[in-house]
Amino acid sequence: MNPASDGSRDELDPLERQVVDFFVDGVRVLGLPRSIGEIYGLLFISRSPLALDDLVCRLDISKGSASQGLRMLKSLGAVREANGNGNGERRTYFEPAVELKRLVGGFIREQIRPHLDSGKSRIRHLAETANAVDDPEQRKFLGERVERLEQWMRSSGRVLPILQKLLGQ
Amino acid sequence: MNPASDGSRDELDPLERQVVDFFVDGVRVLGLPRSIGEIYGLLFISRSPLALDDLVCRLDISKGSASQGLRMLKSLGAVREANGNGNGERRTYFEPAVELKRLVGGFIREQIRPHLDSGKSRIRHLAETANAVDDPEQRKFLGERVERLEQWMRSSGRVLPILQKLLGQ
DNA sequence: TTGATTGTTCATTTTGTATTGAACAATCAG
DNA sequence: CTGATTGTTCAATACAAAATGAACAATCAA
Repeated sequence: MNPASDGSRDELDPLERQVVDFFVDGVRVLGLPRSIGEIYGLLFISRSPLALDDLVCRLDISKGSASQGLRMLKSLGAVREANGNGNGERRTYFEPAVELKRLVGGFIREQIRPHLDSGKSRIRHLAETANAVDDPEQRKFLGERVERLEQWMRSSGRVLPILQKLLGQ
Repeated sequence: MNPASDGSRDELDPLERQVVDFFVDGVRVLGLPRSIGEIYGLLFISRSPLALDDLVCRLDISKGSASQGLRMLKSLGAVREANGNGNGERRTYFEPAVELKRLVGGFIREQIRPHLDSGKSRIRHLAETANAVDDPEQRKFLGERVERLEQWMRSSGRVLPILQKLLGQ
């Protein structure tokens, strides 16, 4: 059972701590909040699925953080509900998705694509503004820059699916 | 000349504003500070190189921000000193690097590689800890997870150079 | 229905990081 | 040398984003 008498604050053992810290660092690079790394990390190193309350106790985070963190991880496709334990249990348990392809795919879909798309529309607007400039020299220069941005966008758009494919194995 | 009477607060015109905002948004996705996007954006849309003081006035940011921002952009290979204007000028002017390949290369070198490397060494440490676990079942599970992390690292290491090459054009 | 359990929402608080700005080089002219 | 110009550093501050936690659903049992 839980070694803590009050049921909360069931601390991580050193190995779990290492793994959680590894993921905390990992998600920071991706610009995601620390709690996301903590939650995914603990799920990753746990042999059986965990429920929200487990995360709250083991990681010593609030229910709010755990709830929001799980929601984001679900939207990223990084965790899924475990279907195995249906013996009269009401709460839902989660397990991690461990295929890199899936993780990268979710990140691209949720975090990269939307920005790329909004970027493209901003550039379209920019192109119009640049075209309305009077001075021909200046207009030419701006046209070149806008064209450069469009190049960047095309390259990025081409590269993402390849990235995803390459990370599949 | 400068339309502002006191020499400071030389505001951006609407097109410059659009471009700067575009890059501010862009660098946020990359987890870089806003000022980096502002500085690079203004350089990107300026026909001639700008000095530190120009950035301070036009963007209305502090000298400290401009100095640190330029340093980071230099380390990323995203700006370079303009050599053209050596007519008795003491201050240094900067121009943007506009080749996507170079920008991505710098970002990978400065921001991604270091994390990948530290990640690899963390995993090595993790593997030792996992191997010291008594319970054979548990040790086997941990070994699988560690192996998974090593897979991820290998995939990432393989993909970065390809990414760089593909973005070259 | 009431009470117990599980999970969500969101206004407030906390925390981490970027920005500021004043003090400090460094370099040059006269 | 002094004074002017350009740029850097870093402790203090401001700000944005994350975490909290209490109030609020939602679901089920008895």
